Amino acid sequence: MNKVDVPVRRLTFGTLFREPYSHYLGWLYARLQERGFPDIRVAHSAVVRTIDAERGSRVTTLAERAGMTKQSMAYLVDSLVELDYLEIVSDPEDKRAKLARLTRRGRKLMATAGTLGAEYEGLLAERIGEDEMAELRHLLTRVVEALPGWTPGE
Amino acid sequence: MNKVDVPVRRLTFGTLFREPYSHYLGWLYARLQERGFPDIRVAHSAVVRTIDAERGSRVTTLAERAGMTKQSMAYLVDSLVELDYLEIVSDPEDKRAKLARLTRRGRKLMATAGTLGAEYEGLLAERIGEDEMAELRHLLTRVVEALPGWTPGE
DNA sequence: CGGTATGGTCAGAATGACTGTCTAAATAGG
DNA sequence: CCTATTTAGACAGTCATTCTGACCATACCG
Repeated sequence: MNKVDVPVRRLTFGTLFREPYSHYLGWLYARLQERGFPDIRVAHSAVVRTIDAERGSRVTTLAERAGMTKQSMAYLVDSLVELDYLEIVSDPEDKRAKLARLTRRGRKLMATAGTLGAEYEGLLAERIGEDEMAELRHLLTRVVEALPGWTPGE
Repeated sequence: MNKVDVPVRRLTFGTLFREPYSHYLGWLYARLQERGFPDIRVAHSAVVRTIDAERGSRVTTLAERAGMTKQSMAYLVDSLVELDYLEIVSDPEDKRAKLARLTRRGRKLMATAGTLGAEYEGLLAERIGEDEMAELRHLLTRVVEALPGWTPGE
């Protein structure tokens, strides 16, 4: 009954979560490179994922959302400013604060990333089937919704 | 129809892959810490995942399997030797080569990690249901099997 | 006003990955 | 047997990403 080359043993859960994610990351950043964003690295996604696309966001807010320190987030924001994806403006509501806001290039990046995500989903659907893909999306969504507050202290 | 607090918008595929994996990692390393392995870090898993548990493996082999350079793998192996999870012995089959082999403590780590993986799967099943869990495992296995050779040059 | 909280910066360190160079051992061809 | 090539690994240096700790400036509250 055993297939030729496919591993027969039960994969660990770590593998089942890690391999798809890591493959997705590799694919996405390779495509971004081809499409005019060669200087974007994986760590930058912590910013792009969490920023308010309209108003911009404070470094402190971004850090909280991404689950990292202000200093680390400030480092990432700095590098994205350097690369012309973000600009810093003063927050009208609080003179201590600054907002990191998407530039034109930053908005292009977000749009491209959105398109690529959908593209990847399509490619995966070709491989495992449309119905399976819908079911996978459904199950993973349930998993994500079930996660918060699970680990004590998270 | 919308639920109270749950995000209504369609989650991106990146999020659906990233969040479960990152939650799993956080949980696993917190449990490892409690169970007597406080010095193990995420990067070490590249070794533990790929090592031959009986014979031990060469650094070069580990690096290939984990998809990283020999130098990076050598760094990780070094630190695991320092922490008494690995020992270095000379390879009887090739006098240039050395084998990194699990110590008693290293084998305990692997056993604990295996148990914890199953434990996590159980906890997740409690949240989303046994049947859903089985289906999720099935679908993710299909995904993992569909991945290799997809990205050109991988 | 004075004290505390908040937003952000600076300095320094640790981790983990990379490239490049080098030695020593093994293997292949003559 | 001898040389040339390959292979396993070590050594040196760099870079990206994250952390801690110390700090400054502004804002808010009694």
